[in-house]
Amino acid sequence: MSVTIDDVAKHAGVSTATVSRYLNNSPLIAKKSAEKVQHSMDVLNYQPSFIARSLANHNTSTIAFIIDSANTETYGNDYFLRIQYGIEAALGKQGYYLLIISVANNKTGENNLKKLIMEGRVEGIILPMALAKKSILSMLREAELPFVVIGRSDDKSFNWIDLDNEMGGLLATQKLISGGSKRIALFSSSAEKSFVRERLAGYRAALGQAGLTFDERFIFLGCMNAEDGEQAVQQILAKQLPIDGIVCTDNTVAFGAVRALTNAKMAVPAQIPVITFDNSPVTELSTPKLSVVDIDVFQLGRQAANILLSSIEDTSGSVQNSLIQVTLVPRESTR
Amino acid sequence: MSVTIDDVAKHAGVSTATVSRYLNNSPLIAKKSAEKVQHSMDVLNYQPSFIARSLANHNTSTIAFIIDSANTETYGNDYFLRIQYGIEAALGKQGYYLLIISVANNKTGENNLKKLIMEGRVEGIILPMALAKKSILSMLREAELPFVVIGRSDDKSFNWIDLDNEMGGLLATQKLISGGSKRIALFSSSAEKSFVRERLAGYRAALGQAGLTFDERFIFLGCMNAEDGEQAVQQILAKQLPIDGIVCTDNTVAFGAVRALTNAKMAVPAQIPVITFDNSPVTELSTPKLSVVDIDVFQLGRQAANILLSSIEDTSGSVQNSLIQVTLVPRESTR
DNA sequence: GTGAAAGCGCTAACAT
DNA sequence: ATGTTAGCGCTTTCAC
Repeated sequence: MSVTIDDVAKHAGVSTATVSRYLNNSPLIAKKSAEKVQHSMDVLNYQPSFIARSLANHNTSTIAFIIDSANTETYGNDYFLRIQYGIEAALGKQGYYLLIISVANNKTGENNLKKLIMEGRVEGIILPMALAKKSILSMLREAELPFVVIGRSDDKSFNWIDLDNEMGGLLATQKLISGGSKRIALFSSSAEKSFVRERLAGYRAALGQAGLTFDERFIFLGCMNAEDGEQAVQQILAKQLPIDGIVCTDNTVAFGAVRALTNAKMAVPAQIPVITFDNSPVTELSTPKLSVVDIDVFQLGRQAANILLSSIEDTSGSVQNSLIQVTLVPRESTR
Repeated sequence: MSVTIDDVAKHAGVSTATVSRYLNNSPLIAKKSAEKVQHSMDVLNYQPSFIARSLANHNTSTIAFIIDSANTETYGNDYFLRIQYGIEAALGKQGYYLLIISVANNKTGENNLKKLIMEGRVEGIILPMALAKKSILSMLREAELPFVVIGRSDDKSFNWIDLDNEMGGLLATQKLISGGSKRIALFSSSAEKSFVRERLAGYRAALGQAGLTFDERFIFLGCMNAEDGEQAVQQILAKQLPIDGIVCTDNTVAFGAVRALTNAKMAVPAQIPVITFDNSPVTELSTPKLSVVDIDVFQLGRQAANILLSSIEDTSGSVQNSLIQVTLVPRESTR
């Protein structure tokens, strides 16, 4: 097949042990030998077998990022990719490899995951909260495989990390309040999604802090796209709700809302400021350009990887839970 | 450490060979033994070590997808993710794993790639054309590692696959021509990008087929975003170029163009139809909604993986080059 | 500082 | 049909 450590040893006139020592930067090796080995490696174009190394070492330098194949659309495609890039960036620096697996959130998927966990081919796992069920968690613990979950949880017994969505809701709402808004609507998708509930919680907190009362009628759920945003605005107009500001949790929804407001001759932001989440290209296409709470998903991935790596190194079993900061990016749709 | 094949063999009262045979679905094994082994595996919660298996087997069931870390933004983030999902979908079905590596397009990156190629941890590689340099290709050949390149090339000596961008340019332009357009502008980004050149070639071909003459003045390069699209329209108006149709190669550029036309009281599509590429959410946000040539990037990844898998199985060394079909999605911005 | 040899967990002749 | 045993390519004691 290909050139092995034996070939190198023979060529260099040393034993395989010496070659191995050189490979692993062992301090106790004569300069002469080191040079001979390096030379032979160059001549033979040798590269150690990753697999053989892993077997002898019990170390694969690989971690897996699990993707929920059903939920890839949850936040839009970009969300996962940006997480992944963040993970990759952090891993690459440390010489770790990234294995990607998309599993269905069902029995088959669980079996695939179980296999991965027990096969011993990865040193750690990053997985979405949707997949962090009891059965999976106990498997991971049994296998003593370090892991970090992407998503927020009340359970602080394992590593997790998430965007600070609640803070995001708070910042967005505060921005409108500080601009003078007092009756702020919220356009959002399903409350079944945890990030929606968290942003909603931040919204309520901001209202509370400002002494404003929460009004059920101002909450519009089920807004998934631009059309939904437009319709919500039309409902507001039809019912003559005295809205003077809108927080959206999705860019395209905000885009639709602004369009509908403009068509109805309601000036944005003069009469009704609008703010949304996630600094995507869409925000710049709207007229006026959308103010947003930016969420740093790349950083989310990067941090997740760093937490994982540190819990691979550090076997003390300490647990980390963290929330990635969000930042306000004011543009033209707010005052 | 964890439970091994020996433990299972002992528990079941058979030899490791028998367990191994059971694991590999060998036909020559007694039902009784099979049952005993399965039972012991269940009791002990055994899962074969992937690494040990790979070493004995010379097979890792893993392929790598290389990402050009500099060029992740080339087509926007989505592009790579959708390719990746396509790859994943095809691999998962065949029980292959996906390793993701982003390498810089420089000496360091090349070394990382070399290491990956020679380490023997993957059975094949999918890489972007930008990384398919002579040095890399010869490494891959030397290592006898199957690979497929994403991108079009004149060199047909290796597997490659791409979107049929030329056909896309042709379809887009033909659509406008069939709607009556005769002086069609092209808004595009840099001609250094191969997909731009290909779409341009399709554009020219369509003009030629229709007996229309190519006019240098109608070509606007360097359009990267909505603002650029607007400016290109403004130039057209300022120079009073007799344009009666626009082909864009980017969604946001098209969005800007339509907006500028509308502001200038030029009706889209009545006076100037506009068509663009890639069926992204942005196309639905424009007023009127953008007609597009849809490019099936998921399919691109899927096919790339299938080609790779077949060339892993089939060692005859036959080479495949293919172009993924594009489809016209007419909406409101064309007649 | 270096080499011989056992071992990592599995597969695959070969023998029975 | 099943067991014995020699690898797969590397690391790591242990002895020199």
